[in-house]
Amino acid sequence: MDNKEIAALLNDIAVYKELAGENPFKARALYQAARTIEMYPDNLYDLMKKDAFPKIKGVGETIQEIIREWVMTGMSEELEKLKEVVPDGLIEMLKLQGVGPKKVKAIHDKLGITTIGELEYACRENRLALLDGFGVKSQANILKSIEFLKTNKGNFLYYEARVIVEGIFSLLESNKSIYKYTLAGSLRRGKKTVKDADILVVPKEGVPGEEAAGYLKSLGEEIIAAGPTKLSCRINGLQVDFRIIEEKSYPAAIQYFTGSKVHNTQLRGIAKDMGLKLNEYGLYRGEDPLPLAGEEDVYKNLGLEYIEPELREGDGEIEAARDKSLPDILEEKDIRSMIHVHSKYSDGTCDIKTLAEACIKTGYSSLCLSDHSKTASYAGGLPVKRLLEQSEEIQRLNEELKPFRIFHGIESDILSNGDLDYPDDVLGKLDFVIGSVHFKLNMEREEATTRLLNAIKNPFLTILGHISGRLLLSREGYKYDEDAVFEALAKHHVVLEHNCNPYRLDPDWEAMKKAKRMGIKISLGPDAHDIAGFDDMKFGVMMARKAWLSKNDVLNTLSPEELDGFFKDK
DNA sequence: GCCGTTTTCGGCCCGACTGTTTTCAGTCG
Repeated sequence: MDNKEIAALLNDIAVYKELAGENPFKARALYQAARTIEMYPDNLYDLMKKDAFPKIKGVGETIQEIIREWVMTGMSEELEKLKEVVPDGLIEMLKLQGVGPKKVKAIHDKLGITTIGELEYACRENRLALLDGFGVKSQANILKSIEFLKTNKGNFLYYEARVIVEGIFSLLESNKSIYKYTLAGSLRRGKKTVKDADILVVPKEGVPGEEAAGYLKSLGEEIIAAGPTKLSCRINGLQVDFRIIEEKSYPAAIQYFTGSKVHNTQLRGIAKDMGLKLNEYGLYRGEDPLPLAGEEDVYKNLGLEYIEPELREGDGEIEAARDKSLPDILEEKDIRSMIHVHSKYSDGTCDIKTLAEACIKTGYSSLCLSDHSKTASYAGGLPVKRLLEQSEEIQRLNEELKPFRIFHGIESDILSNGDLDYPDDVLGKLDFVIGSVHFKLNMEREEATTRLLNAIKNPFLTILGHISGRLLLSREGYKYDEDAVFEALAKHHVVLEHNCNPYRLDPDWEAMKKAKRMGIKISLGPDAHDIAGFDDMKFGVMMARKAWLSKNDVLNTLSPEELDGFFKDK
């Protein structure tokens, strides 16, 4: 059990309390406590078991008691009681646009509705419109939102949303009423999936805001909300929130609309403590705005180091910025090796030389090639004979392409029992081994954990590949005991891969951040099957930045000589 | 539900927009 699970419990209780109509500040306190506990460095489950629960700001007697009960008995009476009053279906209803706890409660209390399905039916029968506080418009909006939720759950992959946004930018570029525009929100922070895109727009001098707003409105296939400074619409299915701002409030606005909400809340709290007020228009002492040349000045004026957008998740970055202890986070230019690439030998589309030359052209100094192993027959996995042929070709190329270096590895299937896919004498001939689970993805947590632990114990394993097997928004990964697996990685000096494919981005940045704390090295793996796949490295760098990783934490930043040493030491 | 040396009770971040209302509550970010 880990802190994440305790946090999830407190979050659940908070949601149920909101829906039960309790004092919203109680729910807020629980949310706050959940967040603090999630980022707490030590395992609070174990500490509670030992009756050594530490003093944590925001976690008082009542919440400690909830945790104690849950740790000792595996349940929470508080939550059970709430569940009796609040049906599960109501939680789902909160996902509907324009529907919050108060409205859900009204829908439930007055119409006896407990699921989204029933709500949809009630809307079609026009019963919602007759309810106090609701009307024809809210009924129509709720129906629309149910429809939307049913089709794509309202989520987009980071890169899908980026493609839509780039399309919008090319339109804004050529519009005469717009002076500048920029990306904010969760996309700027580099979240792996997003619900919307936030775009700031500054109209040209002398152009009234309404004119720019009118143009932006014409881009939407559906308008969700439209005012003089804010426009929400749907473009190619993605919700896009435009904010029309004046140039003078740009520094405060870009900070404000980049978020996250939690980050901004903390920031405004600091401003308040200093006798200042922070909003999207500026930083004020009384009525007087402090001069801000850029976003950096917002932080500077609050006594903080500049915080990169990827770090603004309310996960300790503000405390670190105050102590001047923020890490020097990874940049794309730090990457020197392309690790986890497939060639024509298995299911890639390029020959090895083409891949190597593309790496050289990009400025990389080495390529770590890893085709599929023999069990992955569907992907052209290599029998031993082919593997040895490949080895010869790589030796030839290494002579030819000096000082560039190709390392010969394999992406070995991790078999059901945790064994790797070749005997030791074959594995021993390779420079490195990535172990990945490709089949039997539906194991129970315990079995999956044992499988991973066995693989990690194998002295030939260098890197553990796409750890959970998940595909974002389409396939949930299998569950495993993260603490146990990470402890084993640290103990056996096995590198944890962050798979950079935008459909995977596996594991999450939160897990990588924890891995770093435990002394585990991270390898960014584009899992490329052609040269275009090299581009996915940028998603990995983005996630590494979110995880607070520095150059020293990432295998891909090593020179060929250093990598050679690293593989040999293993 | 939590917190505090200006507080042990009364606050808890802030503003825009919508829809249902005759002045504002609820939602959102």
